[in-house]
Amino acid sequence: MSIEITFPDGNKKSFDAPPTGLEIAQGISPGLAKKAAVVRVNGELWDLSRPIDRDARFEIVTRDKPEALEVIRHDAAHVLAQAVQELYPGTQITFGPATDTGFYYDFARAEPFTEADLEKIEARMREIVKRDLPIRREVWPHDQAVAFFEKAGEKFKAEWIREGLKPGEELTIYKQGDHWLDMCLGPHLPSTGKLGTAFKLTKVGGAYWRGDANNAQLQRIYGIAFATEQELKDYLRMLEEAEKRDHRKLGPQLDLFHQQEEAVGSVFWHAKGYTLWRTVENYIRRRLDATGYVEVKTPQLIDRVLWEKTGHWENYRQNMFIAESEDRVLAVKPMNCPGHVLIYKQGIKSYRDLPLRIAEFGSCHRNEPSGALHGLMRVRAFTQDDAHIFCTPEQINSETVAFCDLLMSVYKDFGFEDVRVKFSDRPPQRAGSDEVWDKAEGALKSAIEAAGLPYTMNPGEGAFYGPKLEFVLRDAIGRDWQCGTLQVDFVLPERLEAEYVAEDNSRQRPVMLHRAVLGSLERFLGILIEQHAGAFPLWLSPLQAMVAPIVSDADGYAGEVAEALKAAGLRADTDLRNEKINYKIREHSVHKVPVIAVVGRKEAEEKTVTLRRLGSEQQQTLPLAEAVKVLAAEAAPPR
RNA sequence: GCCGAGAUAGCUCAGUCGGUAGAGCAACUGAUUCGUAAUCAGUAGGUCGCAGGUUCGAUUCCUGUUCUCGGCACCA
Repeated sequence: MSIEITFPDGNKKSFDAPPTGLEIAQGISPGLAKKAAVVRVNGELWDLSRPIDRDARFEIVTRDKPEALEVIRHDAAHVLAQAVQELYPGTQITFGPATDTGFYYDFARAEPFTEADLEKIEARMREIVKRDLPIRREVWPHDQAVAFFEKAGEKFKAEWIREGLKPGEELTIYKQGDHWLDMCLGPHLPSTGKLGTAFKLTKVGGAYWRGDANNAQLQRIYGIAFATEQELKDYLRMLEEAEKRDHRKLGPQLDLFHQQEEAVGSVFWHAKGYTLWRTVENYIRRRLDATGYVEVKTPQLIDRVLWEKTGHWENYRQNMFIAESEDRVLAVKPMNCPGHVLIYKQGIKSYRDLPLRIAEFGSCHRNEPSGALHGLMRVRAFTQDDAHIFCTPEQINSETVAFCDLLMSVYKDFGFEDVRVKFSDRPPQRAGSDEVWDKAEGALKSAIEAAGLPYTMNPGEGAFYGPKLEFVLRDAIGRDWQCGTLQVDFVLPERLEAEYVAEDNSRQRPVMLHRAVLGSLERFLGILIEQHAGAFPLWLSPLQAMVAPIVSDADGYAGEVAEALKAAGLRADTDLRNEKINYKIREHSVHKVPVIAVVGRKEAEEKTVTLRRLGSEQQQTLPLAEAVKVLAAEAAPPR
């Protein structure tokens, strides 16, 4: 039988017997064969050593390609598993995929792995790489695989095959050397030596079998892996950089906020941090004022009866804070929507009133699981830049487009240009009929298309009352943060019986769009701190200019300068301490003050100031009036 | 919530094989008036997370607990 191979450039070659990818590569050039990681056969990634038993489109995937990197990482997971089983006999293997930066593998073992174990395991991995064990693919029948893993004491693997695969189905086994194997879809590199050395084990953690908290707890070992040493180094440097920017460190260091045991999951905002907060809040308020929103404030405590109507009592009771008073059970509001519906329902609404955009800087409380709390990023008390747009079904499109415009422009003002959109559709547990969901998903889909933003699907991740768009922004060092959201809700207006009078005098249900740009103020400020590493742009900086005299003779003039800056709307202060100018410069630089205005005898005489910007050693001497004008213009918040 | 690790001065950390703790920085006081990233000297600061237990004696050993950190699960 003859096999015809078609190369990407259209050339064809015939073989008498099924050739392997490696043989074809060698036929082209030994150098190429060396660089090859896997091959693409009719669009599918195959092992280099797998005989190609059919006519096929064929392409060699070299080590430097993204698809190859995933194979490298997956190989690393298998080498990790082998190393662990060699070092710790009796440990059961489960699964270990590639991740965005490396790999992990989940193990079942009574003893916990320690940090010290990681070093040993990593050393053994390097040894296995050095052994350069051939990796071979085999196809096994279902029952043979079950029998094998059961005999080997691999209960998790056996269970997976028994319950996850059909009896007739063949499955693939990858052998690493003669003594170790794992069930795997592949593909893999031809031998462990091809993995290279650019990997590192990073942490141990818990994980649940099949990702379900009701199942056995496994131990997950994480690693990072790259195609080259340089990429590994770069990534480690990025991690270091991220650690330096950690808002949980910078927050207290820069005197922005702190957290403590007596108010777990809540934030004590200090004067500087709250200045940052107000700057952000006021900016958003101006943007909302300019785009047709009204701002309201709703009660913190609302009777459980309301939450029963909305469905929150049923769905989220265990995460709500409860208060009791005079035989009433009240819930601290976990969200603002019902309150906004109650405001909407005051008075009869006409179609002429729609769309009605009700906004609130809504303070909410949710009793998040203790293990979920994380600095400002996940708290129990937070404030959303929330709004609900009550509109007709026809208005969903235009409102979505307007919201996307607003959101993108706000993100840009904060220095985020790279924004991705995810579309989350119906979750397994939900309110409302399939018909309503069809309608809501359809409306949202056509709306986001009208907005012209590309999006990816996030199946089953919608809210219980409706599908949602999630807006994810990428920060300065490449991390992603979900912030904004837009959710279509046909359910809540129904449950709380909101209505409007249509043109034909009939009573209709409005659609409710839940939307937030920043998400939670707390979280967004945390992201801002990390984005800027605490060195905020001038308009956001809590303290914008520090006036530092060189000699005490200039103290009086320093006061004048600070007053002039404050009169122009800048946040300025003086540092009149009897310290050397070097000391003051250092201290205010460490505290990330964007502008230090130095005044000495010369400036006091000439009525000038010498400005020094954070991150630059350059000095600029300007007449006071001009300096004030320049700084005031620069410090103005975006409109 | 689950698995694992941790908690010593405001911060970063050292230390005590059981005999109530130490450094640097910060703070405070004094001297220094010095032109762009740390002036010098001195002082003060800790029921060693909290509660029990063992012990003549516990910051140290044991138990429980709270919180933090790393994962997982959760995230209206």
